[in-house]
Amino acid sequence: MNPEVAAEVATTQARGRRTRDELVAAAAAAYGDVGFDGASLREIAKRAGVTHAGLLYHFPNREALLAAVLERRDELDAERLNVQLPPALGPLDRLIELAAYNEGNPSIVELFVRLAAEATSDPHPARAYFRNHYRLAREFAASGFRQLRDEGRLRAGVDPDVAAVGFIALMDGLQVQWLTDRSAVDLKTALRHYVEQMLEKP
Amino acid sequence: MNPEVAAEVATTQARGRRTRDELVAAAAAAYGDVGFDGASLREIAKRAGVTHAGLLYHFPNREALLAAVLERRDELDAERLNVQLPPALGPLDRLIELAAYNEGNPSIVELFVRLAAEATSDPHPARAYFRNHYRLAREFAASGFRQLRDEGRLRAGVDPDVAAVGFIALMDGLQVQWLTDRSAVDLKTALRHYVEQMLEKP
DNA sequence: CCTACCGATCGGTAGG
DNA sequence: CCTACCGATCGGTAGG
Repeated sequence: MNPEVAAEVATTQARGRRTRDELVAAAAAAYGDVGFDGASLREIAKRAGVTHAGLLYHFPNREALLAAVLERRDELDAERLNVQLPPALGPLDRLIELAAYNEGNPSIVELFVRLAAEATSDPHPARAYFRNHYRLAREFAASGFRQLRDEGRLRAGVDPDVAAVGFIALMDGLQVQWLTDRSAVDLKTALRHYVEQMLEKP
Repeated sequence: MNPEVAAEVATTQARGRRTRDELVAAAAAAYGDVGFDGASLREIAKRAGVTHAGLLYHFPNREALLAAVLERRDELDAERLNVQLPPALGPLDRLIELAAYNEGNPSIVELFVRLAAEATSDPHPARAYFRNHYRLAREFAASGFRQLRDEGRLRAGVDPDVAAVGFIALMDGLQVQWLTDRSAVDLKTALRHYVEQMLEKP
């Protein structure tokens, strides 16, 4: 292959990757607006500037696109949780900061709330993803409560694992109420209030 | 109208009411399985033993059926919360008992989780219902925390309104995790743990 | 990547 | 309540 042809292949592949990324972003936005069940390939493709057959050139079927969206979301979450926050912050503070960040991005919150609800049905393609996601989230929160216990700050009678299940559930449930009525709920206040009540006074 | 004709009309109306009730129950079950967006009139009608055009004889359109389902759910909830429990129980204990009861009826939990998530999108026909539902639920829980405060049992620094938002959010979030992985969550334990941490030791 | 198509299914209506 | 139909939309495929 001569250099000119090689360069042409490279730019063609780069354009392909860009289209693929745009399709993933468009799908995430569409799932957030109307859910996975409600978002058609035609609607997603139109948002990315291609036909729905063009979408299926990049992803073999509907489920493969969903898998790519969830993968991308995990990448972004990991970046936000581990990289973009001060290293001194504990797990619980990191989760609270993530919730506060999401308050500025309702479409991300909608994406997660809608997909999690749809995935509770048995044969849903995202069910395994969410089971694993919740397991990891609970473990992350539990590590935060264990850390507090080891520092002698946890209130007597508080079980780190039960408190962790509650913390993750609280995040989810607050998001639903917040989406339904933005003025009725303040995510950060409610999450901090929860953590404070799990602590020994001072 | 002679007596025989009157009796005939009465039984015809009774059969109509029975079919209507069966359609509402079938719709509730279908929404629980696949959500409002996923449940077709043909599927709901088949579960009730009529055609989808027969369904539309009883309900003018798709939204009217949804409204009837939500109305019926409120009736059943009110009955369970106010009638079927010991009169001495406070609001929070009543809500915990309701959650425990629902553990035996996953389809009811799915109905609520799926519809609440779908209704977060702006023009959804159930959006107003859920905004009002959450408002009432928060007020009911807040009355429970205020009651505890008046008895001198609430922990210093606990805000009854913030605690109430958290309690309702916790119920919802626990249900999502529980539906996703039944073995990972115990609703009653988590809810009791939450209320206990809002109390002064003894 | 597109045009053009497939069978299937949707909510709703006409007419009885 | 049903039969029979309507226009619209769906996910996916053929062929280029």
